[in-house]
Amino acid sequence: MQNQSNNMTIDPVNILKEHSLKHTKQRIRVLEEIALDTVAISQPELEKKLGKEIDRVTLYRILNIYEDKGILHRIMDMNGTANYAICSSSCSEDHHHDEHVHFNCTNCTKIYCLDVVLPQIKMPQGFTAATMHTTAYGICEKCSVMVSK
Amino acid sequence: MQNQSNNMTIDPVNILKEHSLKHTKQRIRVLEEIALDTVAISQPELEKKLGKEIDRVTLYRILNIYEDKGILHRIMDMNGTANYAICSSSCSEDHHHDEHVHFNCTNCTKIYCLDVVLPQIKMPQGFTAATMHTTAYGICEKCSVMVSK
DNA sequence: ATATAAATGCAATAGTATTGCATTTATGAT
DNA sequence: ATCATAAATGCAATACTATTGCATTTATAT
Ligand SMILES: [Mn+2]
Ligand SMILES: [Mn+2]
Ligand SMILES: [Zn+2]
Ligand SMILES: [Zn+2]
Repeated sequence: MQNQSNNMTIDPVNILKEHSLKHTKQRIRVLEEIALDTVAISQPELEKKLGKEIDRVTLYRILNIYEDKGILHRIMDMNGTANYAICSSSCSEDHHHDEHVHFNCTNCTKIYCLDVVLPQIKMPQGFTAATMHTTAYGICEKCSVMVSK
Repeated sequence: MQNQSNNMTIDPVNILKEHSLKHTKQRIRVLEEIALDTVAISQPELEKKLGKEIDRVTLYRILNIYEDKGILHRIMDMNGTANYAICSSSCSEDHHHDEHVHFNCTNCTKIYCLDVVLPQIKMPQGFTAATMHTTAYGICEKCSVMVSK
């Protein structure tokens, strides 16, 4: 198991407390939903699942505040849609530390957070990189099994 | 000069011929505009510059066909908006070969194509990567000069 | 229990991108 | 040079993603 496993001990209420956020049922539901799967989930998917319980705008606001606070990190896919995954515990309001590689399956479109850190890359003279984002595109574990059948 | 320099010998009509595309004034204008600068240009910027001469929809269609044909490559920025740059000469309809690193300035938002190739990264068991996209975020050459003044 | 600030829901609006169809244009054949 | 044809364009409509303003509801501290 090389890709990041889901944190089974995720406790939405506690996360909200730690970041001094009011714990509303909407905020708790979003965290519950995202914690369900090990792969990142897109805003459209979240809206499909939660749209009956939570207003679109509220969902956007919750996702934004979770990103700001370092609770979730956002991964853009090839189509420019936002995907979200739980941050590593070291992320804070000031700075994210999610410098792992992502894998975007071109078959099922799922985005995996891999336990692979990016090697240091030397920037040209004058360019100062603060963060790097790397996404690999290809066929994921599950899809390659399906194809081979 | 570490970042990729603009190809001064760019000839829109010839590029269209090479890809057996009809050479319309709209298609030529798009190539001319993108060839003007060494940094990638976003769809909104292109629309601002060409919106009077070219219909929005036509612009989208031209950008899509240029990407399909391997004439341009598309780089998504943090906000999910498309940016375009001329492809290396080895790109074709079947496959892009633009595996260089991009630099997205968080100050001026410009996206640079760097002459930096991505080191090979080992994927976890079961995951097969066909392509990799890497973007560094930070302060670019020009902006760091400005800040230091 | 109550006051207060914050979060939510709803309507409106903005930004990005695609589809359908009538009209125009580029290109090859005559 | 003219014409026929398929392709490209422009325009209207539509879809999808995201944000803003404001009235109402809710969480939390007192
Ligand atoms: Mn991740
Ligand atoms: Mn590039
Ligand atoms: Zn897959
Ligand atoms: Zn800059």
